[in-house]
This record gives sequence, structure tokens and C-alpha cells, in this order.
Amino acid sequence: MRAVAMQPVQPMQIKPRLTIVVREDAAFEDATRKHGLCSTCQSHDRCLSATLHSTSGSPVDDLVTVRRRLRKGDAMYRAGDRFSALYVIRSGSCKTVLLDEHGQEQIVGYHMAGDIVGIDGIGTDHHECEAKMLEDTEVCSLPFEELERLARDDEVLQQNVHRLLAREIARARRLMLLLGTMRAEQRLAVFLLDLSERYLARGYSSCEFVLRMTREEIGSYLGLKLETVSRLLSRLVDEGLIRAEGRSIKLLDRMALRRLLEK
Amino acid sequence: MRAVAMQPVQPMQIKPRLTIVVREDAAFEDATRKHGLCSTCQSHDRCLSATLHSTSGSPVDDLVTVRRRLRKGDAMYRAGDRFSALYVIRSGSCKTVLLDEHGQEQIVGYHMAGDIVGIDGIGTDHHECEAKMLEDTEVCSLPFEELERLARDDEVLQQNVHRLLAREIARARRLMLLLGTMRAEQRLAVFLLDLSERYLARGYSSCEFVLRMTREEIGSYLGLKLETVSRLLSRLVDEGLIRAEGRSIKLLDRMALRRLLEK
DNA sequence: CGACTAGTTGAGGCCAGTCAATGTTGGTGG
DNA sequence: CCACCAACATTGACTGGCCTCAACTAGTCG
Repeated sequence: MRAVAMQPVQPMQIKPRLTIVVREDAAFEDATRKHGLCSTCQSHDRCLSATLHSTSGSPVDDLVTVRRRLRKGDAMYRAGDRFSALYVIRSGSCKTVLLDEHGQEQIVGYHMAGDIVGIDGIGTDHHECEAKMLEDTEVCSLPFEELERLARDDEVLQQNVHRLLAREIARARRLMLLLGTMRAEQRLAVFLLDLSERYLARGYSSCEFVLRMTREEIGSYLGLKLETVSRLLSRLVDEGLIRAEGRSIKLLDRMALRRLLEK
Repeated sequence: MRAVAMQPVQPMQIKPRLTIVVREDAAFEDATRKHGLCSTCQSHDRCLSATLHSTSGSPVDDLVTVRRRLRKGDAMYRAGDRFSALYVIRSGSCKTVLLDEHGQEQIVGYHMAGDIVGIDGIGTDHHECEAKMLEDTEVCSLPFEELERLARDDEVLQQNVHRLLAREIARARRLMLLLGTMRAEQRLAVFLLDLSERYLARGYSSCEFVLRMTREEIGSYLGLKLETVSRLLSRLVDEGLIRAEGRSIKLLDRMALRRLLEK
């Protein structure tokens, strides 16, 4: 696994009015141990504020969040856990896994810095998925009840909560289309192009990145077996569309990848 | 296609406090042409009130809805249409279809009386799916902006809106698991059992019902081809698990259907 | 070093797709 | 009434894409 060049490209311009106070988890071992506002967070631009910030000028109560640090392999929450908060990924990444009663298991989401995780707990008071860290990760929690309370006083925040949920629905639907209609090669192409876009949106290189998932996890996400994923990656390399050495991927011919989706 | 016995079984006990006034569409051709409250609607118990009703005692403004009647094959809305309202199905059923830019098309939802349709428009101001009637259908519209306004004054209504969206996410995720991990026979079994449960919840026979979708539509919903659906239905008949004559289905051995999911 | 995990590649099999013929049903018009 | 047609459904023969099983390599960790 090699390091990959990742320079921020275009920081977004966002002016949040919702003040968020960050408290740290008891187990938080940050050397600096800084308390402070969310707006001082380095991930701020591509985080919470982009999705949930309020633009209304009305004074809103502070939303107190707790920062947590998790290790690779840790579960942020498991299926059945009580739902109380959404989590914003400050740095790192995780997968969300859905299990059914017969032991069937599928990865239904891959989440990276700035993404909001835990939506599967809304409406039922308990989580339906398990969120498992793919690397060491820092998250900030957003107590959902408090968020609901704030949203009642703030139309824009309310709409942003709705947008957050709606986006999750749209994402799920796209994945349904992928699983229901696409061939294996197309699924993988969509996966790579999607990753590429998401890195771009976060200011990183869109053509060169390191996968955080194993072949098996990618397969689970795409409804394929790990051998199929491996074979297809090799094929894309042979055809000159990508370079792949272990988990580091370079997209060489994005146009050709897109053309795979047309057939 | 034969008529099938459908007696209400257990009406739900719900006491809505949110008053909803129903206006009728200009094109509405109901012989009776009754104006009135939503609570007088025959579908009331298994409709809106079960999902969106408010239990808080605080006085809330009336939500004015328009009733529309649609014919089989009509589109309630198309992809790209401006989103302004959710729709409650009073009677009838529809499918929601997602299309991608390459002409790939998949049915992502099947909705029957009492279901709320149009959620795909939330957050983006335009619909991402097309909703097409599977039979002559009556719907009531719920202007979403007004619903948002009411939800800001009513904690329970707010939570119910969240629950509505969350349920849609959960539904999508279950379908992802189905499409990603199950074999064709299992998918069909899940489909039949799910239909069965939904009819039961609406007070109809849970073991005998009439499909509203063609084999092709079922296939699109389950990520299969129509021939596969047809073959599998025949197989289930041969094995004595169901009876199927055209679109009328009778579940003969529900236990065996469930066992199919275990392997 | 051995044990383990992750990944690659090959051989073979099966499930579901494809293509095609035929049957069934419902609607329309002569 | 029947002839005709279109849409829907069934069934068979064949194909192929993906899965399964298996062998092997490379890297990591105790």
C-alpha cells in the first residue's frame, strides 16, 4: 500500500450560523485535547456544516457534541443498539453492514470523512445496521433529539435534516439500480467512478486513491464474490483502463470506464 | 383473473388530532362529490394517520389536501417533475420506476392503499422517479411545505415525518440485501411473503391475493427477467407451495416459503 | 519460522439470461 | 357472433456470466 498525493482542491464556501460546541469523549486521547467550536475543525468545510448548517439568522441553542476516536475494526454501533445520535466522520472511514435473520450479510454503505453515519437508527430508536471502522477514525456525535429540537425552531435546519434523509434514500436507490440491472464489470466501474467523485469533492486526487476495503468487502457492497472483483480488476488493468497494485488504484481512462455503463 | 375474498380483519386504533381538510381535484368525477375531513375517509385507518398523525394536544392548522383520481397507466409524476406534495393512496396501487441516463430502468417500489408516495422528491425539489398507476387509483395530496410548517410546531408530527423517511430507507436497504445476496427463488419468496404481510396489515386475506404487476414488472422489481419469474412461479406451483392462475396467487405453504430463505 | 490474512488465477459447474415458439386472455371492430 | 390483434404468459433449448472450489503467492505478525 503506497501513500497517494492528496491535496485539497477547492474548499467550499459555507457560513454556518448554528454554533456547535465540541466536548471530548472521556477516552479521547488527542495530544492537544482542545475543546472548541465545530467551526474550528479542519474537516468543517466538508462536514456537518455542508449538510446540516442553518442559514437563518435566528439565534439557536448550541448543539453539544462529543468527539470519539475509534480504531480500525471497532464498531461505532451494532444492530440493535439504542439510537441517540448521528455521527460525523472527522477523519477515517467506515462501512455499514446489514444482517438478516438468516445470517445473510451485506455492506450497504461506505462512508468517508465528512459523511454522516447513523441514519439507520432514525425512526426506530435502535440501529438496524452495524457501523464498522475501516481504519482508525474520529467522529463527532450529534445528539439527534437535540437536533430535532433545534430543527423545530429553524426552517433551514429542518429542511437540511430532510435533505440528509432524502439523500440517503437516493443513494440507496442508485445502489438498487446497480444491483438489479448491471453486470459485474459495470458495477465495479460505477464503484470506482463514485469513489473518484467523492475524493474529488473532498479535495483529493480523483484519479489516484487507496481503497479502504478488501476485495471481499467490495464484493459484498456490489453483490459480487471476491474472486469476481479480483478478476475484473485484473481485466481492467489488462485493458489499460486502470492501474491497480493491491489497494492503490489509479484511473487511467475515465472515459472508457464510463463507456462500460452504456451497454 | 378471479375475484378474491378480502375482508377487513383488524382495524387499527388511532386517534389523530391533526385535522386534514380534503378538497377535490377539478377533474375529480366522484358521483358523491363529498367534501370533508380526512378522518371520514374509508382508508383512514391504514393511511396517513397511521404514519403522519400527530398525538400532541396542541392546536395545529388544517392541512388542506386535494384528491385526485388517476387511471391505470397514468403517471402521478415523472422524473424531473417539480416536487410539491406527498401523495397518500386512498385506493389502488402504483409502482415507482427509476431510470438512469443510459436507459437502464428498474422498479424500486410497489405501493398500495395507505402507502405514501412521492418521497423521492424531498430534498431536491424535483422527483427522481416516475410513479405509474397499476390500476385506477385515488390519491390525496399532502403539500409538503405545509407539512414542514406544521411539523415545526408539533414534535410528534415532526418525528412521524422522520419516521416516514426512515422507513423508506429501511425498505430500500432490505431490497438491497435481496438484490445483493439472494438467489432468484428466494427473491420471489420474499416478494410473495412481503405482499402477503402487506395485505394482512390492510385487513385483507394474507394467503390469497391478485398480483397487480406483470411478470416483467415483478422481474424488474426483483432484478430478474420475466421468463425467470414465470418459471419460478411454475416451480413453486409444482412443489405445492403456492397456487397460481395468471395473476391470482394463493399461498399454500407459507412455512416452506420461509424455509427457502434459510439456505 | 509458522500461522494467518489478502489477493490472484485456473477449472468446472450451475443459475439465470437469451432467443424462440406457442398458448392464453382481453379488447376491438367487422 | 367471430376474427383478429396485442399484451401477457409459459415452456424449451441453449449460452454465458458469475460462483464454487482449489492451488498458489505475497505480506504481516507473533
